[in-house]
Amino acid sequence: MDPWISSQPSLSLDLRVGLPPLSHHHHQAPVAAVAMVRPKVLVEENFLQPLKKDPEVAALEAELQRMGAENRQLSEMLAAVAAKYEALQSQFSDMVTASANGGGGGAKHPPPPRRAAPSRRRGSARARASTTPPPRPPPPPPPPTQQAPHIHMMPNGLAAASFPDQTECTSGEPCKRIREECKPKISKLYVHADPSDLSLVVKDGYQWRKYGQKVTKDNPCPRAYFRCSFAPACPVKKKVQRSAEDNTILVATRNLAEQMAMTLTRDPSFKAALVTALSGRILELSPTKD
DNA sequence: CGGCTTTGACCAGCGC
DNA sequence: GCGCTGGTCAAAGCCG
Repeated sequence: MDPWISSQPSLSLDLRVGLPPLSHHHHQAPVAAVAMVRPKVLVEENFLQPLKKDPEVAALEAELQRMGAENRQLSEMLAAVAAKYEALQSQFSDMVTASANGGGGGAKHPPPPRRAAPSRRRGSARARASTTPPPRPPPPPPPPTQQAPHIHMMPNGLAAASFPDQTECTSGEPCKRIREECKPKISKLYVHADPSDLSLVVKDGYQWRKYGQKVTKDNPCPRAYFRCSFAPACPVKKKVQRSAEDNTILVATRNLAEQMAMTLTRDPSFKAALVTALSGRILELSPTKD
């Protein structure tokens, strides 16, 4: 709930856009619900009523009220989605745990990574690419805490597994390269897909541009390479390949995506810019706009 | 016309 | 050093 809106004096004009009625006729409504929904400061509304309002002000107040109601509705929807998400995540974690403990109790997905060791990855700098500046290095990842993947459900029904340590960084192994390869935070996404659909497109909400496809040794299905097309300098990439065990499952390996998202959401200036852009867009789309 | 996909070529890391 | 392999480039073609 937007604290700014809730802190505003009551501007209730009894607009009920997309909301259930505020139960002025509360013959069946539970008392507690009525107490929660009914605005507290109706006196102020009466106080404002005798004033001759500027039509423009009235329109703005109406718009504000409408947006407040919409905000409330969206908040309720968000809460419901979040609750459902938590339940699904818990259920999925239980399934994964049971599958890992039981040693193949029939659960078919998500399949385990074929190899614990990472693919051979070389440095991003290419001799040929000397004309263009290299992408900014990723921010330092959090210290590795566990080897097991952290699997979580996505709101759109996808299953994701984060691998804080994609490589076997055993303690005491004096391998600088291995430590280098431990740096990128890679997450895996398992998507159920129609086997007849030959495209390797995973609708995960991001904007990708395919830049390559390759048949790899360990999988007869080709692997597609995507990079983020949201911004030209965005370093986020992903690989998508059908699972060798179950070709109805697409495995998307995403590099830096979560990190970038986290970095952005923690950036106050980004938040401010986002709020500005969104509020401007909302006003732009407002039906009461002249 | 701009953005995207396709696809063969190229490059570099790694194992032998 | 050589071959294999994964990752990337870039030209060509397609599409809205």
